[in-house]
Amino acid sequence: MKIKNSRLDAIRLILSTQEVGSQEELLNELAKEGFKLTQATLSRDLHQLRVVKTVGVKGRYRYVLTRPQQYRHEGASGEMRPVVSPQESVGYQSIKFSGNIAVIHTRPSYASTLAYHIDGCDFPEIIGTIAGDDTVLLVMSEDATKGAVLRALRTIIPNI
Amino acid sequence: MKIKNSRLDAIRLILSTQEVGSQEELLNELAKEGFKLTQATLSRDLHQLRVVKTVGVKGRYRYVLTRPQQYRHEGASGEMRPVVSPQESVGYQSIKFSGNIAVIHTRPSYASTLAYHIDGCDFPEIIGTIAGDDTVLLVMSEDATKGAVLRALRTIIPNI
DNA sequence: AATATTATTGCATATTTTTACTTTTTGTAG
DNA sequence: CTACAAAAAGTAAAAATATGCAATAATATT
Repeated sequence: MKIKNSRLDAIRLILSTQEVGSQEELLNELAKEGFKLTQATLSRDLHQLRVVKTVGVKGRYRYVLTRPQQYRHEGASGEMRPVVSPQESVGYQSIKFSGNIAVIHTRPSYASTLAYHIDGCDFPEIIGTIAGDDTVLLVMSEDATKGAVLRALRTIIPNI
Repeated sequence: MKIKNSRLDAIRLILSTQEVGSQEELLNELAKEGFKLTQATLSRDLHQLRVVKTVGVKGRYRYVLTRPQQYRHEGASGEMRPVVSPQESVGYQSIKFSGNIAVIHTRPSYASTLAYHIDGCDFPEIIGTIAGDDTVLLVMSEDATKGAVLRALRTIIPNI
């Protein structure tokens, strides 16, 4: 959906530039940009974007983006691809799962950089990582599936 | 006051060990611990703790702690100071469990010190640790519970 | 192209969360 | 101990948010 995607972008933009305390408010901002939708749809959008309502500086509630949203662009064949610098993914070599643990092999010395990126994304599917020189040990959430973890990692390592 | 503080602690403990999707649910958990309060009060507690409602792994809503709050008290000049000495809190920031693994996040560079302390205690609930820069990966004994591990760790990290 | 499948949305409503107001509890100073 | 002030908690109602269902639009399949 073209409309939905640009609307999600608009939401990201608004939330990262101004303080929004309720969905109603956000709805108004979106209206100014020409987006016409109901609160119900907005609720679903926010759910999908994993936006959270926190407590701002003056004790006011505020909606904020959580994980760093990856900007994407349209690939040659029309599909959407993450925009990731090659440096970030070159190190990756393989991933294997066992129970709630995944082991990622990288090129020598790339492990800690990769782990750093993974940690930074705060994926709910991943509770933490430890890096050696060419190995990242990754602990999955109890209820996460391999698929979910792979999907999360794909935002960092497109060709995983 | 006394009651409120221990209740806030209980909330922190519950939220860091189990998935809670609504205030109603959390209220039940608190009741199990002997805390009797209304949902309105809980809403205020959560606001004060800056707890946020996010979207968990399976798309379900979930309440989570944001930044682990530092315990503070009023200093001589009226400003607020952390109560625990850096040594005591050893950079601790958060702990998460998955299966027989716990992942402890610390401030940068604190992980190995913390792991060293944990290892030194020879807790029967913990068979070993590995530390990165800001992450300690902890392997639990087969028969240890999350609660038992937390209780053990509390001797090192009072405000865990 | 026609049909089946899936995704998106609005509407209405249920659920959840916040808040204004009041009462109770707690701490403090006389 | 009593009175006062401040903090905490309950009550009830408002506000905000989530969701089941049905309609519609987009996408895929034959």
